[in-house]
This record gives sequence, structure tokens and C-alpha cells, in this order.
Amino acid sequence: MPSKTHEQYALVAAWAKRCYLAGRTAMESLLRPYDLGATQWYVLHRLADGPTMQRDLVRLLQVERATLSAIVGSLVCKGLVEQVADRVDQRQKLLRLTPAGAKLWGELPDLTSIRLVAFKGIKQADLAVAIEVLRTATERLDDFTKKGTGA
Amino acid sequence: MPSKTHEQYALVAAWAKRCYLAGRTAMESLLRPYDLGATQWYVLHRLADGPTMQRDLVRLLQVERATLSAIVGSLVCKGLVEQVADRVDQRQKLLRLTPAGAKLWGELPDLTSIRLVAFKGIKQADLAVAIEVLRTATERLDDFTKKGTGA
DNA sequence: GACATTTTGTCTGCTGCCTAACATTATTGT
DNA sequence: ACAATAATGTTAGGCAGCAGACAAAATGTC
Repeated sequence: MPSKTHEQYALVAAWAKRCYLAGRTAMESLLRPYDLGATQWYVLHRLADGPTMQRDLVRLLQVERATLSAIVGSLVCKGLVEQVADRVDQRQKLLRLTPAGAKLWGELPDLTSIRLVAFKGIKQADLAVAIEVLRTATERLDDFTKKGTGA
Repeated sequence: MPSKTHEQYALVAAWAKRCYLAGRTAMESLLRPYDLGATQWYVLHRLADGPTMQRDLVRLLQVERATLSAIVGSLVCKGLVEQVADRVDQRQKLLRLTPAGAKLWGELPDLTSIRLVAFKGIKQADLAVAIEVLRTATERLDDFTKKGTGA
């Protein structure tokens, strides 16, 4: 029989999952008319601030190289993003909005409002606690996985 | 320019995602030798407690019908789960472990320890706050999505 | 200079999640 | 009794994530 504590553990895990998926679904419902996915939007969001190395996006978006490669590929395919090899380091690729990409970006609705919907009115202290709990758990899980495969 | 509050919003969202994925990855790393995915494990976990209607699993696992259908399909394909139509209501399907499934279940390592790794030592009050924040945000996001598509 | 290592990106194949459309079977309304 | 509606499961198509293996370019080491 699970203890009360363990039930709480299960709840944090379950709600973290549901919250992530609900957020993505909300974004996708706004983006559907534009034929864009949630992560594709994040890429455009970054590139709207200026050209960026694909390598750096991996860090900024917290996503695996392989995942980003596919996402960038689809944006390039749609003609929204340009991908050119760096002059000095031919391995790295610079990403930049195309004119079509910049135009589309200007037409997109404001997705940051979704976060307001989700979190507005919640006490800052509570948000800070939630962040800390999730951050701690994530780090421990990453460690656990790393050690498991390494040993 | 983003306010401090909005940065917090972004952090909760980002860590919820990472925490969910880190948990799944940890489970998958333990399950890899047995050729099982994380959600497949959850299904076996439920069925180990007794036969269950597929319909009820949708609610218990908080997953879409279509998603569950695919997951159950793969378990049936591997011969771990039996899927039979209910006698009185032929629409519904009852799921039950096969002998092979029960045997495999007995051999699997204890995955609940992963939650201990993740959350042990965190104050109960903090866990409760995190749950509440995530739950609130999820409900609001679900509402938002529903209204957006409905209107 | 030649060889090994690291970094970066891609490709393949998998899990898991979603929506939309469909078929089948019950249930409900008239 | 029969048509409309609801519930259940499946299929098809798409997004996003991962791991593992590969290729190309840069860097380090001898």
C-alpha cells in the first residue's frame, strides 16, 4: 500500500506531464492555422531576435541535436528559415529568418499570453517553490539515468 | 522586455517539461533490456492488479483513446496482454495479463524507486505547493484550449 | 605532417502524444 | 420499431522527443 508521501510523488510527476502537454496543446491550437508546431514557434521566436547558430539553439531550447535538426529541417523546407554554413567553422550552421519567415512572424498571434492564462494570480513564492521542486527532481533524474547507463 | 514574473512563468513551464521527460527517460533506461516503453509499463502495472476495461485505463492513465489503442496493440502483439470483447457490451474490451505477461511482470525491476530518487527529502509542504501550481495551470490551459476551439 | 579526438549536424528507427475521421455497437427518443 | 445519438476502439497522419550510428570539419597530440 503506497504511503501518503509516495502518492504525492506520483502526483507531482503526473501533473508535470499533464501541464507540459496542456501547454503544448494550447500553443498548437493557436498555431494550427499557420501550420506550425510549438517547438517550431520557439525557433522562430529566437530567430526573430537575430540570426543564431544552430548549436546554440540546442542549449537555448533544451532539446537534443537530432530533434532540433528535424525541426529546423521542416522550417527550411517551408522556406521560413535559411541555414548556411559558417565561414570560419564549416561544421556550424547559422540560422536566419527568410523574408517569408519574417513576414509570417509578424502575422502570428501573441503566444506569450498563454503563460498568463496558466499562471496569472499565483503567488510568486509558490511559483518559486514549484520551480525549485521541479528543478531538483530533474537534476536527480538526469544523474540517475547517466549513472545507470554509465555503470 | 520580460518582467521578472513572466520569467518565472517561463521557468515553471520549462522545468515541467524537462522533469516529465527526465522521468520518462529514467524509466525507459531501466526498461530498455525488457523492450518496454514507459507507458507500456504503466499498463502492465495496472493489469497486474487485475483485469481492467480498456475504457477505464484511458481515465486512469490520462491518455487519449487513440494513444492507448496503439500501446495496447503493441503489448498484445508481444503476447503480454490479452484483449477480449466484453460479453454484455461488445464495444468494450477487457484487458488481462497473459501468463507470459505475468511472468515478465515478476521479473521487472522496481520502478517506483525512481520517484524516490527524484523527490526524496523534499518537504511535503513544498510538494503540495508544486502539485497545486501545476494542477491549477493545467486546468486553466485545458479550459483555454477548449474555449478557443469551441468558439 | 599524420593520426586520434571532439564537435556539429544528419539519418534511421523507436516511443508517445495528439487530432480527425471512421466503424461498430449500445442507448435513447419518438 | 426505427432513426438519431452516444460510447468505444481503430486507423491514418503529424509533432516532438530520444538513442545510436554515421559523416564532415576542426582541434589536439605526437
